[in-house]
Amino acid sequence: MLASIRKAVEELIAERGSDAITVPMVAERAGVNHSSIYRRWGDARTMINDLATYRLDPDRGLPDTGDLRADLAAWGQEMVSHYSVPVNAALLRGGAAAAGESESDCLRDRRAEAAGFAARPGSTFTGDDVIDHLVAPIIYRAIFLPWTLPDVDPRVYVDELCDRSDRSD
Amino acid sequence: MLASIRKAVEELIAERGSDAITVPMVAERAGVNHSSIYRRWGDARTMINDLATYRLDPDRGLPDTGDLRADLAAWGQEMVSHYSVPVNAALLRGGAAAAGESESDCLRDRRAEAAGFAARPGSTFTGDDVIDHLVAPIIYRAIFLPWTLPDVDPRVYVDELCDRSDRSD
DNA sequence: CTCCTAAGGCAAAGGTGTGTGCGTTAGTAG
DNA sequence: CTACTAACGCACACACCTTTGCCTTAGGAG
Repeated sequence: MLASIRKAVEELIAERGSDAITVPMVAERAGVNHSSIYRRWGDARTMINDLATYRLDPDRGLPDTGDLRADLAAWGQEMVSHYSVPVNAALLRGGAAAAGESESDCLRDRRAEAAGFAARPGSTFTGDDVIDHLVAPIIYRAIFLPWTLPDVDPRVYVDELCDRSDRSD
Repeated sequence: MLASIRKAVEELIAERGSDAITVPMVAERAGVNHSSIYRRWGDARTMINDLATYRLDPDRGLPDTGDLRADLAAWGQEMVSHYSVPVNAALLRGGAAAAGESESDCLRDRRAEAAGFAARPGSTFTGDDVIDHLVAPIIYRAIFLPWTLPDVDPRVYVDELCDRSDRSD
């Protein structure tokens, strides 16, 4: 039951994006009555956000081996792998559409984590530098060029982030 | 008439995003009958995309002074200025939501232009490098951190793009 | 075994967006 | 001045999503 609904939501998100989903659509594909879904979640957006445990867990712990470059690369690779799954990429696009003035966007956790890396000993960069040089290229590709994402090697970005002449004060 | 509709669409896009817009909404705010809108455009998405002369014109011509760095910086600054306007940023988010497998995304022109810069004499980078180091940070901020966009100085990105040790073969 | 509760299916009602036929008006050509 | 065309408003019909009341069923407690 719940499994069939989850499957239907995943399929529809991957097919049509997270915005073009309606409750009756999910209900029909899952083989359940739409009233069951309305009772359980109230509306489509709530349902999607609830079934979307796909988001990276903010409490998952970050790599910390003492090797800053390796840790950053592992962190980047985690993002690449995560958004290589079509459902997660579609969900990210939904988050992009909802982003705006407020900072309640789906990537706030990533920004905090970037700042955390920048605060480690041996860092020659700021949190914003991590965003610009490591997060942005990955997210950009995940949203607009998803088929190029598996080819990304975060280590290249990390090396460029660490080795760049630090003219930016 | 058309001006009032355009104004209504811009306001609503800035307020609620490009996805939560319906024809009756626009009609009421513009003080016109919804049937006029349906006749003119057919549906909301077509209307928005048509009124979106907001998109950077692909035929606008690119800066070409012979100074590659200056040209790239001017090109980047053009994007920054463009997406500093809330309506254009909201439209970009709408495009992000619609992006996916197909390459019919709203940034394809930008990708082609990036490749154009990479093909100029004196270039030490590829089109993808331009995307990763110049376009991605700007677009990322435009979508998720719009309030940081006016602080961006594309020249910093351009310098880092050109000066990086070209380990990426 | 009986009762109770939770969950789901069914069906009807209400609300909203969408689409279209018809009359009216404005602007223009003859 | 008249005739024609194009654009707009009005009103209605349609379709879809949303919500709710009622019934049936499944599972556990007494």
